[in-house]
Amino acid sequence: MSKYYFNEIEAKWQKYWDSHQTFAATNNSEKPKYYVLDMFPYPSGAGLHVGHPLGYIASDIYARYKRHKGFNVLHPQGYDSFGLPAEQYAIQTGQHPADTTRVNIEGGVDKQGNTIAGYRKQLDKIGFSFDWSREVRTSNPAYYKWTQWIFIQLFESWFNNETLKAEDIKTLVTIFENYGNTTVQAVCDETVKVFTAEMWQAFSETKKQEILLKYRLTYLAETEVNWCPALGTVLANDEIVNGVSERGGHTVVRKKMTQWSMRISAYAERLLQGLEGIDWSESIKETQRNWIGKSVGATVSFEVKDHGVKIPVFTTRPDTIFGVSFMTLAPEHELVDQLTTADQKAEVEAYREATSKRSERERMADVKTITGVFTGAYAEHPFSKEPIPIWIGDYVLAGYGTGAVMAVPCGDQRDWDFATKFKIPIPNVFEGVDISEAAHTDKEGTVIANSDFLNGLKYKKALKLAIYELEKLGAGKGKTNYRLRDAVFSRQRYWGEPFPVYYVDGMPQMIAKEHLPIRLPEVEKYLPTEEGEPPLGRADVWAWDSNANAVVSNDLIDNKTVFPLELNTMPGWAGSSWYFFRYMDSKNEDVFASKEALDYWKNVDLYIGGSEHGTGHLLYSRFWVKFLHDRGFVTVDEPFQKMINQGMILGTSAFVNRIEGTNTFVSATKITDQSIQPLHADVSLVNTSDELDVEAFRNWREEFKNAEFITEEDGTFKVSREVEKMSKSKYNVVNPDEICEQYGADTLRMYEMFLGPLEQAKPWNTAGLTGVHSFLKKLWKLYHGGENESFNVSEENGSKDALKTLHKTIKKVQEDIENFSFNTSVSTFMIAVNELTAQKCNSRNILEPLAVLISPYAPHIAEELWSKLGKTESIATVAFPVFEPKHLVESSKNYPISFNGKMKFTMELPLDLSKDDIEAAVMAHEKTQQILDGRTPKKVIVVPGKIVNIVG
RNA sequence: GCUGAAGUGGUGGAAUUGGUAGACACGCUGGACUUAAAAUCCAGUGGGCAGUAAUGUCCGUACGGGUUCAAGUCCCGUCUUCAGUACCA
Repeated sequence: MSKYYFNEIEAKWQKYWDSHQTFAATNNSEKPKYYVLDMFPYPSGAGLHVGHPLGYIASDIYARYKRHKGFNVLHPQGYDSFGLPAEQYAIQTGQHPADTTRVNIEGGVDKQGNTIAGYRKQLDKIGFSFDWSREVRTSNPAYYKWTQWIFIQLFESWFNNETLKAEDIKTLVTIFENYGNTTVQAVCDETVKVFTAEMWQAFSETKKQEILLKYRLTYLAETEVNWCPALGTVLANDEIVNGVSERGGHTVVRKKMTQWSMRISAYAERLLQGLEGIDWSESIKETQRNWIGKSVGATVSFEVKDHGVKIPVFTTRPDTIFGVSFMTLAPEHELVDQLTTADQKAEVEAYREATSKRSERERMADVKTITGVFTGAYAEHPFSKEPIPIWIGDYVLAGYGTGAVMAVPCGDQRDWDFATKFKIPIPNVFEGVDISEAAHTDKEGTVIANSDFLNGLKYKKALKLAIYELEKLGAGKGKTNYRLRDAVFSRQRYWGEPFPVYYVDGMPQMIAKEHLPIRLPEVEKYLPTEEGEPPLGRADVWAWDSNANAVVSNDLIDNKTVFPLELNTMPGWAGSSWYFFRYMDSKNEDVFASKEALDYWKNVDLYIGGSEHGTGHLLYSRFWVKFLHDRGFVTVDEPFQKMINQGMILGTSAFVNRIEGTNTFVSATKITDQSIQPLHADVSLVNTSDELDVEAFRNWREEFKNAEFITEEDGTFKVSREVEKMSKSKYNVVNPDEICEQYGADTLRMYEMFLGPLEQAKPWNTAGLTGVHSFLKKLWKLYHGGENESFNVSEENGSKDALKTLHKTIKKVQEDIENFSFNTSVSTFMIAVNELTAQKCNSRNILEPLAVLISPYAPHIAEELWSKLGKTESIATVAFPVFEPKHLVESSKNYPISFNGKMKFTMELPLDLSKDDIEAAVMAHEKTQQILDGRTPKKVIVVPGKIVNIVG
């Protein structure tokens, strides 16, 4: 037994880790804690490709490193197992999503006869140090019991704007009983009317509940939602990209529906502020800042002449209030009908009709066309009392601010364009600025003019004074506006968490905690009902018996003791917004995680995942954590202290080039001027030299059976290559299982890291694997220099050179891991092994620490070598080697000698030489004299220990 | 348009504070071993020019300037690519 039999070694240690529970974390330990988390996967039927484990490998290296550094490491894994693909598959095949999900995770054969490896087996093959004893699946009732519980907590809470915290709804009821809602600073719907304590006490129970619903952090309300007819469900803002659904690219329309919403907007400011204290990439923070979209300014109310109504607007530039020459309302604005004069009615109606037909997408794509119509009505300027014409225009969005703007054409380009198009005057309120060609949007350094009491003031002072005067007049006040909208929380789907909600007289009632979970009912079909109700409308046993506290048959509904249950389910992000807490205590049946576990593990120290969740998962998780914090359930205020976003691994697609209109294929280098059509060929049919296995290709598809091939001279057929996203449809998917089979998991792990910087997108190229693989073989050989390549380690201490190699490797690898620069450590290991091989080093005092150094990257081979070194315990928690600088101390330096900044030759000189001595030695060198060729240098720069530069 | 990241050999990439550009690999070329292939090992490999060769020499980090004894690295401007975002008042 001498060769590097990676298959045997890897299977052996994976079994060992599993049976010894090597990576199980304990919830109490003398060691400091460290929590390393991956974004958990959605277990799709397609399985893993080599792009998926990239982040997991990086986090695994870090987790293993931290164990070597003496930390109690929590490194769990689980599945985000509710979601659309399983449901779509269920609709197509009739299989229960729970069954297909289980097969996708655990492996097996599905009802279609497809063999599925299963995520768990695929992950296990790569040798991750996950603590699987804490696994969670969001679709397990034991898990979603707590998702339902958190929903109830949100329902039972309101947001106090004075303390900027969520509080128990009971405290709000007490306030209402004593003071009504006249004094309380609470986040609520704008439709809430003022009431006194007496009025509150006189309200019916239903009325009270109706009012409270407008204050709760999750609430049921008729809102305008994004309805996707193709998916048959509503979507949240972050699930829509460019006006179409993120999944499938289907059209999305606006529709009024009664839906559950999350009052995330209450947390806008705290979500913004919280970004300051966390270590995330600037780009992701910026994405969140943009999404929250804070803008500071003022609301100004414009009185409409002869109507007795006011139009509130939001503006960031109250300093330009004297530049207002018109107002624009969104076409959907609720006052439009009321304000439009008889003369303008026809035109306004036609315009509204036309804009409502334009899809969201058209409106966005077509920014340049300026459209609008005059309503015939006039508002009054709050200061000058001048009449201001009121227009409608679709550049004003109903969903932002108040859906109306005060137009200042001299200071806003869109207003300027609108005014120019419709020949509306453009009064100039800036001193010495030309606005004949474009609006003047700069704030700094601009002085206000033609503006009564604001004349001569700069932006900041004018802003403050304008707000002050508006407030004095009662026509406006300072206001901060956020773009962030409340998140719709209902989905008309089957495969999601059911709400723990039933309805009494149309009012939602929460089911008590003791009766959770409310399990998904069985249905025949996973489609909406004929009446357009969500799939749960098909369930026969979906009613709540409030006496028996049980889900019972719909036949029993009497609306006295048995009531209908909610038919919607929760969105995909519900379960993923808190899963990181469940790992801390995943089996607890009494609480979502015990106080002890929460206090010990606190939050995630390192989170690794893709950046595509910037406005979804990462924002919702922060919101839920802040909420749980406010209500005293957790001590932390942010879920993820540090985050790294791994880049995508791209596929290298292979194309066979077919001559247009024929069944003849041309090898890539033989293409001349034929018009050719490149077709994707499966990358598994192509070897690393870009040669196609022609026979396999013929058999791949019926249509290629009789294809002709114009080959190279040597009879091979070359494909052309292109880098694209890795995807099944492009036939460029590389399966990690095959790599593990052929080269081993350690090779896969190191190669994925070797590809390039973790955060960068980079193409996969299977050919490069052999470099890393032969490195591992060389590493193996270093320990097997005995007869017949037997294991042979000497007890004699390593040479000075070997110690130097070892310690510079320790230093570099430690720095690299801490900087998440894993690609450079792989080359450092290669250099170390090359050097030690050249030195013929086989000393225990070098090879032992070397095995520990490499174990985070290539844990299987490290364990095997460690046991061969005579150790009986796993290498996993052995202390990381300590860097000793003394081994790197040099007595001399090979100085680069440059002339005018260009290196010409090098010269070995002792490091303790003085500047003058170095200069003298260099000048005395024959090459120096040769290069100078008799000239006298103007200057000689000597940087001891670095460089010598001769100028002249 | 705005925001963020990035442009280095045939390819992936290295150069952490300005100090020997191209580490480490892949690929390619030549050689050793072999009946042969695979595997393994050795040597070479940024480009141009000169030379049998050792070597010499010039050019080179997207482009154009600048600072400096010295710039892939710092400053100013331009271009390109990728990602996110978009009529946000």
